[in-house]
Amino acid sequence: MTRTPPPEPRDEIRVAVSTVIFSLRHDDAGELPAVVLPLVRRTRDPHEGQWALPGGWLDASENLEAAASRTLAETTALAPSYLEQLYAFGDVGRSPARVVSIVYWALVREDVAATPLPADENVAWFDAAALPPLAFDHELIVEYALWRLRNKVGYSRIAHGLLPELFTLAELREVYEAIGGRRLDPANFRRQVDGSGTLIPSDDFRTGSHRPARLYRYNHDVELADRGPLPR
Amino acid sequence: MTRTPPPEPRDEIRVAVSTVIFSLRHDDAGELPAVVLPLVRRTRDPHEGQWALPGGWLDASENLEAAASRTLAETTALAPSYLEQLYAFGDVGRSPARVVSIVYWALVREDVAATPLPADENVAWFDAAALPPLAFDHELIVEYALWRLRNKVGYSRIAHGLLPELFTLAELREVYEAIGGRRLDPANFRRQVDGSGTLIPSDDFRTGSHRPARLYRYNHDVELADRGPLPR
DNA sequence: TCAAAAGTGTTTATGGTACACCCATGC
DNA sequence: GCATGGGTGTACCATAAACACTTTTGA
Repeated sequence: MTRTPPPEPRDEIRVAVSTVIFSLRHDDAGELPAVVLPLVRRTRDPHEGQWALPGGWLDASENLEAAASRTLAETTALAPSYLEQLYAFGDVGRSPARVVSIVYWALVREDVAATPLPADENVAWFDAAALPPLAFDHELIVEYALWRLRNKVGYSRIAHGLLPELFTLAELREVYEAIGGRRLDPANFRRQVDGSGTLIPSDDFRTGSHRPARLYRYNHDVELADRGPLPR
Repeated sequence: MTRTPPPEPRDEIRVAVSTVIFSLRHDDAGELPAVVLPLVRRTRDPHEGQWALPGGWLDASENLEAAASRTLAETTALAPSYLEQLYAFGDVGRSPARVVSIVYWALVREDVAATPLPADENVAWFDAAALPPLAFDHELIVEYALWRLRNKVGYSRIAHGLLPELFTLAELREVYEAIGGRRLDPANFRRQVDGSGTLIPSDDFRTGSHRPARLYRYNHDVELADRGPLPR
């Protein structure tokens, strides 16, 4: 890209793509759902046996985002509802070989995440608040992705990426509460979201407990927040 | 980084590092300063003769940020007062060869930027609002970097990266005005910044015109906003 | 003494938060 | 009926914007 001659292939800088995938899991009724993410167990050195982020090598003929989707599908069989580049990690010492990892982060709806993972003991969901030791610098990466998730949910409307097509305001609020780690006032939450024009009320209601709650869908007309410089 | 075998070097994905460097330039007195950035003219194909962002190939033995600093110094002899990773660009078609560019963005103080560039007709400063056609996808990159600059100046305290050690509130305000593209109320600006605790008043004043203005310095105790997941 | 920039005070609008209250349904 | 979550109304508080005003210098 510049005026110096290109490096010979023997420089051996390799490019990998990994993804931090977030979803929610309701375990204890009455409690806030937990933020969970899938990890894969490494079956070879380095760090054999340790848990790591799903990912793989970048193929010379595919774009970065395509590589993230592909490796994510190969290792976890998941299709994300939101995918955004997180950061490029390339410190010299982060792996025995010189690897630059382009890391993405993604959201998966809870009902999608609930479908069983591949019959593979080497893929599993973990509570983001109780992760095992991770390979490479993946703990740092997950920590940063969590920071970004919490940050972005504050100023954008990505929370619906964790919900099905139709959802109640209480369910949407629960997503914000789970990510933010604190309860929100239902009254104020309602006003804020329907003042923002991001939700379209449907004519259906969720019944089953007490007063039925109106179901909403996300208004795709309002632009999702910044997903990077790429054309959308 | 994963369970598939590493690719052979003949895959030929190369990693470059480029930097979008911002500074300010006062041209017309009374007018807002312009946002300017240095470009280098390409001396070889592809895109020979076109202007491009300063950068170079990533060396196998250096970190990404170090490579950004190095290539930036080699091509422009500039030392930035702020440096942060912007985005990884890696689309297949963005260059004849497969190149993944880790792009950084940087701030340079105006007095530093005023020192003459290397005696090289192939490096020059341009007004960000009137750029020539750029090589590769560098126009997209600059556009995104400008968006990030404007965004970040709104919620962080990086503006001082464009100013010398001591500066008046009017000078600091001018930075915000130049980046934001609109005038700000001096009274409200004053209250906002000294309410934030980011400035330390000095005992010196800038004289020369009318009533002298107190000089301030930046308070390095208050943490700069997010520069990424790396330890600082 | 006047122009111009530094710096202060005050009013108003706005958005978030807390919380009291009513509504509709399952049990 | 009554408990519970859905949904509305309203007062309060902090912050931002607008702008009148005073202070201090150079010319």
